[in-house]
Amino acid sequence: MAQDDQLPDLTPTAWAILGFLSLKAQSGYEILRAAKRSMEAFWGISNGQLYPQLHHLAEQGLIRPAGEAEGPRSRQRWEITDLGRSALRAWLESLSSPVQIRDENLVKLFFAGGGSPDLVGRLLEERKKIFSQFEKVIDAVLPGDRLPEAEQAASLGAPELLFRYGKHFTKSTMRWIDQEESRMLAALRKADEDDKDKEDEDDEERS
Amino acid sequence: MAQDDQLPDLTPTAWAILGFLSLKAQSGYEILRAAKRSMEAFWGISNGQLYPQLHHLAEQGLIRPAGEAEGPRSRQRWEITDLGRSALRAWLESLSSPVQIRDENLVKLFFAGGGSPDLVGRLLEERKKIFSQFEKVIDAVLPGDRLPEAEQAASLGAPELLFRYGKHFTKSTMRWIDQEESRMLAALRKADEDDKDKEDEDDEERS
DNA sequence: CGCCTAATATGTCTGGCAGATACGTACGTG
DNA sequence: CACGTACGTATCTGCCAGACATATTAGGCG
Repeated sequence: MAQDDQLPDLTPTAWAILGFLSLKAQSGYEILRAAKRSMEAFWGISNGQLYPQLHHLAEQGLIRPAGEAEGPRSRQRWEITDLGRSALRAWLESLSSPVQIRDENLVKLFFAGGGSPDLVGRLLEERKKIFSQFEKVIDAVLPGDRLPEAEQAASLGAPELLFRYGKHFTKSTMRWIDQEESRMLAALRKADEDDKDKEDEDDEERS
Repeated sequence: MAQDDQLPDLTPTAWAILGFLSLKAQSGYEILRAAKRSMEAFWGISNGQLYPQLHHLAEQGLIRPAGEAEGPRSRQRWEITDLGRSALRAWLESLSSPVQIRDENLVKLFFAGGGSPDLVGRLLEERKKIFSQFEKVIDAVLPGDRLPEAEQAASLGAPELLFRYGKHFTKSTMRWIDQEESRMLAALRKADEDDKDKEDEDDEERS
């Protein structure tokens, strides 16, 4: 990618928030819901980050309040400024931070080597559950290709791309789990045969 | 997975540290290197976390100093206690936290929809670079299947499993990128044809 | 109509965590 | 012997998620 046109020093989360405001003026809560729906799987936004970052973006002049706390509840809508829009464009061209993964299940698999094959099997089962859950999150992204078309129009093209990546990713992981399970079964079968070779015959029926 | 046998409330990072000490008694620095070599891609351990967590684990009685700050430099070796070993076993059976991903490149792809197809193309190129880098990290895990055999013996089985997952994961992502690039090319070709249909003929050579 | 619950909406607080920085020791090489 | 590099422990700053704290309001129900 290209270089920083002295783009403001924001956190990726702040850029994402700015991105959502570039689609349409909206409140923090709406951003939260949109982020949860569309990109929770690859970049979570928590309210603990959202509200401080909104004020920070406003301080930088990248967004501004749209109307004074209108609406029924005390909700505050925000809109992106021209400055914000050009900063966002510059960010899109800048280098991305490396992908980070935190996968406790894999850590366990790493240390399960010394334990029983049973344990590894249970961990692979858990992994299957984790990723079928993950897939549900992905599927919720386009809950039938029919969002309220106002929002639909605003964010076309790329969301489908993310959706396809999510599907690709989960399917691929599921495939890997199956492979590892077969590999384990094969190893166990082989160990069994070796046992039989050694014992030659001993008992032929058990439980 | 099973339930918590009232296992101590530690962070996954602390459990990972305990895991490394279950393989062999070693110093913080050695853990750091081992973690970097073997599981950096899926669970990073930073020195900012390591040293406080070591002392925390010692307070809980899960590890203890092995000898008094021996060695040439002021390095302190640690060893796991019986309590630590049984806690570790319980952790391996406990539920894992969901997989977390932080992928700024994907966030950009999400918002690049409104921009030019060029931008999307550049982001996919960047993604390719990110994952070929990622693959290098993975390949460094087993730098030729010949580690100093003392360490080798201690952690057999599972590291290879992680290695295979890493390879599977990167290859799968690369494949997705290629698919998206072809998809884009196809869409552009189609748009070109549509243009030609509309203009029918206009100019046939341009810069 | 009044009660309750759930969704809306904005915020704060705590603690996990990475990366930078600091400090100091030992080793190899020119 | 000077310098750079690897070893080794530790702290500080800021990002971040998740829990918690408050209001407000819409809708269901008796």
